[in-house]
Amino acid sequence: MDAADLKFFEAVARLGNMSRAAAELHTVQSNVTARIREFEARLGAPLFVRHARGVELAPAGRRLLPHARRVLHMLAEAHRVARDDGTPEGPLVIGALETTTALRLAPALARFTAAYPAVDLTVRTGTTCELLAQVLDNALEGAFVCGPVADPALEVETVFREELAVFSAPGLRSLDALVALGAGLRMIVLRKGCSYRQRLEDVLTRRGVPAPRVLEFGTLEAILACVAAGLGITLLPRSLVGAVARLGQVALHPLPAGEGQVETMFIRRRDAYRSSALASFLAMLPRQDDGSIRDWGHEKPHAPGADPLDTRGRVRGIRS
Amino acid sequence: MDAADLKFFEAVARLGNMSRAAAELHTVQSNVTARIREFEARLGAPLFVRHARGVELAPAGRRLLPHARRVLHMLAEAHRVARDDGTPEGPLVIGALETTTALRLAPALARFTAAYPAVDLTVRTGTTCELLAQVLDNALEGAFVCGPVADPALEVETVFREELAVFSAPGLRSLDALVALGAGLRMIVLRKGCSYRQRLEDVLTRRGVPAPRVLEFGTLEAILACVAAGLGITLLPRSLVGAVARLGQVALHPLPAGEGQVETMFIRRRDAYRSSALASFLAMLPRQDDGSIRDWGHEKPHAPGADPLDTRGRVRGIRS
DNA sequence: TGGAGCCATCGCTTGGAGCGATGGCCGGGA
DNA sequence: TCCCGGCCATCGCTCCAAGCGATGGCTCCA
Repeated sequence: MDAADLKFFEAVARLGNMSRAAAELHTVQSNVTARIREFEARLGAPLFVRHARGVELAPAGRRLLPHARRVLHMLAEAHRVARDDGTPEGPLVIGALETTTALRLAPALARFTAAYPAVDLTVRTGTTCELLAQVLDNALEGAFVCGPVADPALEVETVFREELAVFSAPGLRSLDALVALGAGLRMIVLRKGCSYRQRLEDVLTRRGVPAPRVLEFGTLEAILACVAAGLGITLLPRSLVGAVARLGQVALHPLPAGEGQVETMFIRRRDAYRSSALASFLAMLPRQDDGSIRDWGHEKPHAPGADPLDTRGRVRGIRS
Repeated sequence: MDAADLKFFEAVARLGNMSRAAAELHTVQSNVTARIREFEARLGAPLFVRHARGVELAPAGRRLLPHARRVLHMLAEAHRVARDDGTPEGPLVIGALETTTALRLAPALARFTAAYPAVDLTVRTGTTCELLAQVLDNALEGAFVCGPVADPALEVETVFREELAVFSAPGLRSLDALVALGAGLRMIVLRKGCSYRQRLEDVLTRRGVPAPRVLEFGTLEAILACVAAGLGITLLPRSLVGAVARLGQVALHPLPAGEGQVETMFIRRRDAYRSSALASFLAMLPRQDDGSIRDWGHEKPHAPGADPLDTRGRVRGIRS
């Protein structure tokens, strides 16, 4: 049982084809065939069943595959661990919600890339569900997701608390006015699995409104544009209006304390290696050490009235 | 990064000496030296610092070692998984408390080895603490320990409930009489880390007796012999008297319900492979599906009066 | 029925793992 | 102080098996 054997095995299993695996492994087909057969002989069990259009996993191969993947991943990890002398460098791939990226990460990212140019940072956005799966699959070193998360394999740390608000066209003066629209409401969401979608449904349900129809857009800008145009409502972090351009064209309806709080957690696999690059990235995040939300994601939070959101709320007099 | 490299590395790190590692790996010293140097070159960091009396781990090596061990373990596991087609065979190494082995496992072991002769079963006995460490270290596939156990890396399942009792020389008629002895008491325990020891201390403390001195013996037989000889008292599962030979020579003092209950749990690493051998072993265990203890570990529990323990308790009239 | 797309097999080449011998270094004991 | 023992590094050599290219055989599908 050799690492190279497992690499050959994994490639063949994934591609279902020895010839293609040979190409991927930069070798020739006869070599792949020979090594797989040799491997099977040493193992004492066939890993593949051969047929005219390629190969298929045999029972033993099906059992082996997940273990092979884990071993290969851990080998790569061991390599990185040995090289990692504490100075952040190399690739760092993390995930985040679209809103978190826009709201909290953007300034940190700029500072981080400036401070650690040797790190190749990648931020992949997705829904909580997608990111969770990718972290568990070791495709991401960690991710910022919408809590709560309860998986014993994951280390979970609350890093931000957001206050959510319902966004609507400017003409609507209060949440109650929205509720009065009833079935005429439309929810505008970022993606299918977006965690805010369920939240919004809950908010409406609690107010006696049945789950409305859904519009889906790919970017926050598009969503806010549609909200401004009166196509529907959305639920987003309240402080987001400070970070996007649609200010003044949407109305914001805060939610009561219990309903509108959402926590952003950073999750990572407990058993995965915590690279120096990741450690330094997390160290650079702006933390909120108490539960209250004083900083709404802007650089100068203590100037009263400077927060466009706060002003807006008061001027319009919108309170739910 | 090859599995063979890691095996060489691990052996050298463990033995602190390339020549001895060469002997263990059935090769020559020059070969070990060359491969380690080659490995370091590929890695780009020195793994060892050489000195006159051998080698020592360098920082990179210290970081790599635990990962190397994990990878090597997982490789071996992958091998077993691929071979394991569902018919129990090969080595099965589990741990258990001495008392659990004597009391619960012995009959199951006999049946198991008869039913699955292809399995090489090893039962290592130790204290809860020792067994826990060995399970976490992957030295055991699982172990029967004294609960409660709270480690997120472990899967815990309650398999037996025992009723504990204090054992003393026959002359002592009740727990209160024992307590009256005060500082003259001696605890006889199986091993230093034995989980019953703390229990017994608690029992005595609650009755106002300070922690007495301790005698330690290697076998249950020796302990009961000493108890019979009046050297001291011990705390053991009540049903144990049915399984050992000292019957009639010791007095048994049951404990009140809250104090005398102890649960035996089977623990195993969540992330470890659950072999067919282990699965079939666990399936063969006599389960107690409700909390009450009807079966005291004997094969015919429902014959009243046939239980020597029960008889004994009544004849002697010992009740705490 | 022929061809495309597979995998298996064979003979050949060659890189590198492993071997044995030797050298150099260091520390402890005479 | 010197020598010896124990250790790692290096070198030249052998040889195995990984890898290559060519070929053959099989099974679908057009």
